[in-house]
Amino acid sequence: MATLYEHVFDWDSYLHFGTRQFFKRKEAIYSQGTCGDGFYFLKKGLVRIVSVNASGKERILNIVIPNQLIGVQSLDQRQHFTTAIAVKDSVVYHFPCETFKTLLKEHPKLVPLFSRTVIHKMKILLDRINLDTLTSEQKIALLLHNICYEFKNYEIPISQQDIAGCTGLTRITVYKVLKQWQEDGIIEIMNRKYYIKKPDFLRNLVN
Amino acid sequence: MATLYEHVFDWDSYLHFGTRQFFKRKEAIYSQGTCGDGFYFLKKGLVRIVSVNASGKERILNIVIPNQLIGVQSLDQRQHFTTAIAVKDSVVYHFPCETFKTLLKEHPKLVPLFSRTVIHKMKILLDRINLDTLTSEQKIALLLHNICYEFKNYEIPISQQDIAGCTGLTRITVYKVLKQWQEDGIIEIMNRKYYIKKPDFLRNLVN
DNA sequence: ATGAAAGTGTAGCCTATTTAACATATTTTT
DNA sequence: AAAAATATGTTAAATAGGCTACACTTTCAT
Repeated sequence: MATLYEHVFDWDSYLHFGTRQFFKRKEAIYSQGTCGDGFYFLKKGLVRIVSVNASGKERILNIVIPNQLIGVQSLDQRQHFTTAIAVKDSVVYHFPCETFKTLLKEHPKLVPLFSRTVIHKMKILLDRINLDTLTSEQKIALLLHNICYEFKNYEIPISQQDIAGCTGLTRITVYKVLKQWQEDGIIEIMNRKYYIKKPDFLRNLVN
Repeated sequence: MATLYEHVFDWDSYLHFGTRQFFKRKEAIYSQGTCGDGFYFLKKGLVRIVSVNASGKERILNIVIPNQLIGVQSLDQRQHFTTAIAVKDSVVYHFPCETFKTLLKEHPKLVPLFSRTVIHKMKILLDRINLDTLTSEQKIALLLHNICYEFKNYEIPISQQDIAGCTGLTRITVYKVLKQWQEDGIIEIMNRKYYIKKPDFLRNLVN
């Protein structure tokens, strides 16, 4: 789920230690199950983090906007347990394990920066867990609300299917809720784009 | 959820840098919303990590057994976003931020150890997220299976209500499934303790 | 430019869970 | 040892959300 990013993590001064890489839309930056080496910093673009569970169902875990780390889970060179796919053409900086270890030694300030970033990721995952105690209306409300906050406007840049993938609901349920909200004037649908008219309604739903 | 701990994290040689603390059963080690300083290492006992979402519902996130870190989320001295409660009388070692920073400088080997531990925590959270694409039977099966694996026997040390709290199901649903399994001879219920008779059945359910 | 692929609109049925309600059993507190 | 607080057993009713099915649009690839 796209979640509120309160803090910007200032990695800029360390970027030149990493390797710059370009990924085209729909290209995978890394894939679940493959072994990783280190992590990536998203400089530009948009990346979707998904995870496939044992029964083969896919869930969107997070939509990452620039200035965030991705793939931290394989810092220890184990298997990635998620897949990262570029939603737009993206620019990332790759930091292999060894590079990062050296960096840490020379720049102790990186330690708190890194741990803050990782902890933030944990918070995102936790938010996802709490999501499933909510009703479907609440799930969607929370999601849209967060997305707006994050992208800083009231235009929703993701599709019905994405909302389904993010919340774990079916597309049909998402459609039903959205349609109801449209009738109630809470959102406006114009050629398949959604605009939030009454953000307060969403906020109240979630509390 | 109680999740499989494949690796033991060897913190023993660093414990004497932390402060030993004792917690009685039902006592909180830290509470959601309060500000934390550093993290804890669970030496002895059993700790339950819970999280309360916006609508006030409580979820059990994890049952921590000894030799694990807890409360890592407030390494950066921000608010805890979970609560840790001792299920049995427990012994923990507390590492405040400053202590840990100093430690890191002097013992660079701690960096990979620490990040492995944290990444492992993320994996646990992710497993929890994937849990909710499953049917209720599968959820319970996975939970029981993991608990057995972890505690290394086929006696289930948690209550129906705990199972409900862990899976996000209602107690009634849990009761129904358990009753059905009892009739099918998959588990045995003896004065409110559950014993798994056919572990393979559970394993197959989850795949 | 055109066919294929992906996304959306909509209806109806169906069942797995939730909610509510209450009795009973067990554990904890004083 | 009694009272209070928790946990469990059980049923019945209400419903939310899932699955199926299909027509229609829009977007993408070549």
